[in-house]
Amino acid sequence: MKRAKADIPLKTMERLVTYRRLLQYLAAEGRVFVFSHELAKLANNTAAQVRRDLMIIGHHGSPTRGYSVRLLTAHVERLLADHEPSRVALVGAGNLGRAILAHVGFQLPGVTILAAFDSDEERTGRVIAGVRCYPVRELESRVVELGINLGILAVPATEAQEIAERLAAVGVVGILNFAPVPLRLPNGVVVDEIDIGMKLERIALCCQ
Amino acid sequence: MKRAKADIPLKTMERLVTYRRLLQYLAAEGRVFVFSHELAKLANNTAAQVRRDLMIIGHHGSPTRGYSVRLLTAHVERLLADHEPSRVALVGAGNLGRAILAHVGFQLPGVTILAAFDSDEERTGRVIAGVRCYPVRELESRVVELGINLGILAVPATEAQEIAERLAAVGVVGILNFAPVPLRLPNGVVVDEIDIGMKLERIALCCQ
DNA sequence: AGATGTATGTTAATAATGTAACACATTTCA
DNA sequence: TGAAATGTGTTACATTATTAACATACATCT
Repeated sequence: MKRAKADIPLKTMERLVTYRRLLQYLAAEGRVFVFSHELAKLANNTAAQVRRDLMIIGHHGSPTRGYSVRLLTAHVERLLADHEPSRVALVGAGNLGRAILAHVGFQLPGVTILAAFDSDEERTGRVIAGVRCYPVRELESRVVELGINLGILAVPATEAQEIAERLAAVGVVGILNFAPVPLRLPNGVVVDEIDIGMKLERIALCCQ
Repeated sequence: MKRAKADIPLKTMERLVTYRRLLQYLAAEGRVFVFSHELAKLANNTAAQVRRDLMIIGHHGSPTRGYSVRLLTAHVERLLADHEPSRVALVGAGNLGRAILAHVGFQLPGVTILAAFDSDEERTGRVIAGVRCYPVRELESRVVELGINLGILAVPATEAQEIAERLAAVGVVGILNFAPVPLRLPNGVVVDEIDIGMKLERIALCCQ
């Protein structure tokens, strides 16, 4: 009997997202098989962790050859792909916002970036990396119209809280925040911060 | 007797970095005291965890008022600041690189960004957000000259591996990688990836 | 064909985290 | 002044996550 998705712990699911990405790279390189310790190195964890995760999802590899990149990809994808793709808006089309669009592309597995917003009228109306940029005063109406449920904040720190509240008010349930300021939002909203400075400080700590 | 740094687990030290940052924000807002459950909310963990961490470092707060932002900041800073500031170079002065410089600023506690590098001669020679930009062919000599030990990679995916190897070859011990590709480096080098696409996918997963 | 080496699948042990509980200190309010 | 309310400091416990260990299976090589 196949293990239901509900039985898979969230941490494992999150690592599966990582594995999927890594497997894509490996496939692109033409790799056919991969060992648990190789995946572990790439994912910054341990071989035991990888094997345990794959055990949890009921995937089996071959001793001496490892895991088939193709089969494992298919298996992981099947587990991750059973929800509708999230619909994402980016707010703030400055250097960082444009870099994010260019870097990420507008099409990811499970995620589609549908709109960008900016307060600077010079940046609106055009299409950046495949994503149309609207004036920020249309935020609420466009979010509703396009069925956006996730937001990326690439605005100055001073505006982050306000924009976040406006997004949450029209039904956005998850926010990825690049502004170096903590957001205070109602409990229903999932917030993930990317604080580059803090990341650096933590690496500095490890390397001391 | 004061608890020695060696007794503090790494996980706690990492959270201290987060607390320090949050305390700075609170101080900037004019907050004088903070409760464990407030810090917990901002740090995305629990009040018990905060109290435990502060217990470990031997910090004491006041019942009914919580912790003095100023005193706690000083205490945390004393623990974190006992190593030389890390010396950082940014490679890739495109949209993302410039955004990082502008966002982070070049001065962080424990971290100083001393140089930027780019292959485009148009971007070199000038100063971006307080950081001088050198041509990438001078990478090795400048890294040695400036005593750089940490690198930020904001280059296209195709170049990331090569640049990372060049950095590692001249003694860089930690790399923060924004390129959406996993790096393979000798074991001595600490690598932290910021894969924006993957972050999005993970939020999408939580909100499903 | 048999021995050897290696990586898997799984279980056991360890570590980390979350939850609950409660005595005590401090402020507030009557 | 004294009682009520609240949050700390601490311990104990439950739960979860990570690491280590090891028997088993599969290829390879002689």
